[in-house]
Amino acid sequence: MKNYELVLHRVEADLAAGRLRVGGRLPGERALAEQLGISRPSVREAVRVLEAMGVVRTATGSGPEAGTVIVAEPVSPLTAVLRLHLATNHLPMGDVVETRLLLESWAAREAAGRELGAGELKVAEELLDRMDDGGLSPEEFHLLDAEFHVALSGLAGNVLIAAVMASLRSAIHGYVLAAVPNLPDWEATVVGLRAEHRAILAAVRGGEPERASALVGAHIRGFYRAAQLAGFDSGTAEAEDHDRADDEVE
Amino acid sequence: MKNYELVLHRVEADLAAGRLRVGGRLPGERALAEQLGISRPSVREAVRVLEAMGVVRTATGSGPEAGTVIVAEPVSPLTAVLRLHLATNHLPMGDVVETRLLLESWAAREAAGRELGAGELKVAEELLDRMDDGGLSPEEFHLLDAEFHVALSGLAGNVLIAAVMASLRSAIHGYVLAAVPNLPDWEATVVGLRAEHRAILAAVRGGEPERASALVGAHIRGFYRAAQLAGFDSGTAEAEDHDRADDEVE
DNA sequence: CCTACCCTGTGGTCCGACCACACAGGTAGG
DNA sequence: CCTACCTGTGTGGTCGGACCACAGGGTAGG
Repeated sequence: MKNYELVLHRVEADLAAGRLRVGGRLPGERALAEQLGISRPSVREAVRVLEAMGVVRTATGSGPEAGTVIVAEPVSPLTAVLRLHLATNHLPMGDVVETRLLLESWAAREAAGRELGAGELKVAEELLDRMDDGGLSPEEFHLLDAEFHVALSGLAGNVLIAAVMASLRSAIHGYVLAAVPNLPDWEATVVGLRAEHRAILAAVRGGEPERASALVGAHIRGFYRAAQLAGFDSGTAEAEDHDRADDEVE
Repeated sequence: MKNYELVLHRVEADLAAGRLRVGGRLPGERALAEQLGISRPSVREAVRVLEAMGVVRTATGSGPEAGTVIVAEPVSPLTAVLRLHLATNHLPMGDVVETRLLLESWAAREAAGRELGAGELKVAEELLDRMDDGGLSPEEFHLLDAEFHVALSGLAGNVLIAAVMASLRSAIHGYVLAAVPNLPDWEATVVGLRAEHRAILAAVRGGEPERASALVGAHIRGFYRAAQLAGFDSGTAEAEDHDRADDEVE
């Protein structure tokens, strides 16, 4: 058992037992080191891992905002994991797109079947309004696009799926942007995307689960096909010297 | 920009550019520190993060297995993230179960619609055979059960979804086990689960996507209902002083 | 009463050292 | 000649201590 794992287990146990709560603070690194009988560098390695996992946030100085604070931020670690494994080429882009398709079409169906509160759709609508601006660059447009899709997924009311969706979008942001030049006509694409977004939102608002789900599916498939991004008709960036069954379960 | 992030970006860039490949090795910590003009502790923090993300594996000694080698292991980091955020009570168990339901029923549908190779079903079948052993403890049985479900999800051919599934199962393993005493009759439950597993596998083998998907859905729902685990008819362990919309996007 | 300063505690970084480990190659023994 | 040992060397693992930058709060001075 490595020393820094002592800290991880300690923190997880304290969280599960309620001794640590979101918003609370971890003991100082020096104090933690002494409590566990290990050195400060070991504690720091553990804190780094917790930070990377989105469980704590560190800040220098003093006051309530400083120190090592417990947070609950699952999106950034998921994004980081996806990005890194995408970079290793052992995670085919096609699989990511397929996952996105599954999650989003489910979320749209679910959202359309729920009783949505007054302001819940407002965020998504405002995003669409902002996307009507003709002066947006592809990057700006796509950022709003991603936000809209994430917001839509959030309407299904499942924080895990919403977090995974947000991570997927962040992780593939760069790839999508790089594929924009593949589009035959950016302006025409934007016009189409706007209309599709409006239609999706209308189906969700109108309580048409199957229609919402189908529209989302077509919307996503259509874009990836137009951008010739990996996924549906061509191979992906995966290398040829290994197949996709190479990630062993621990 | 913190110093350890220099290492993270360096490694990600090297991976994306192909300068680092799975199976290769990172320079030694001392060498890396000198190359980037930072200290060894900073390098070590970065290596720890990469290790936690499943991108590298460290080992002492010498030889090809020692040192910091690049791997592609997305399951353990996803598991760790889920476990930790489950521990914070900001990730409702019900959402996890709902996600599992979505992914598994999709995977079963997809697997049943694919042309499966000769040995692909063999692993799952052997797991079922081993689960026929009457002397298994609840924990042993559930481990095999989880393996079966993960193997089944793997048949859909999407490494990301398979990894997420494996992570979900690992993360909730403890919770499921703790719920076993809630079952009215363990022996009867086991008999039922065995039959359901066989039926699911038969539907997959027989190429009946909708049937396979429906069976998986019923199988999962049934178990969680019987074990009275969070999810479908009762609230979860989430606290009352916050709703589920509290994870802000970064 | 208000303001400016300094004290204190936090994480961020670094250095240098030592340990445990595992392989490689030399070396002594058969 | 072959085998077994055994020491050398490079790896990560750990440690203690030191200094820095930062931010807040208490305090002395106006």
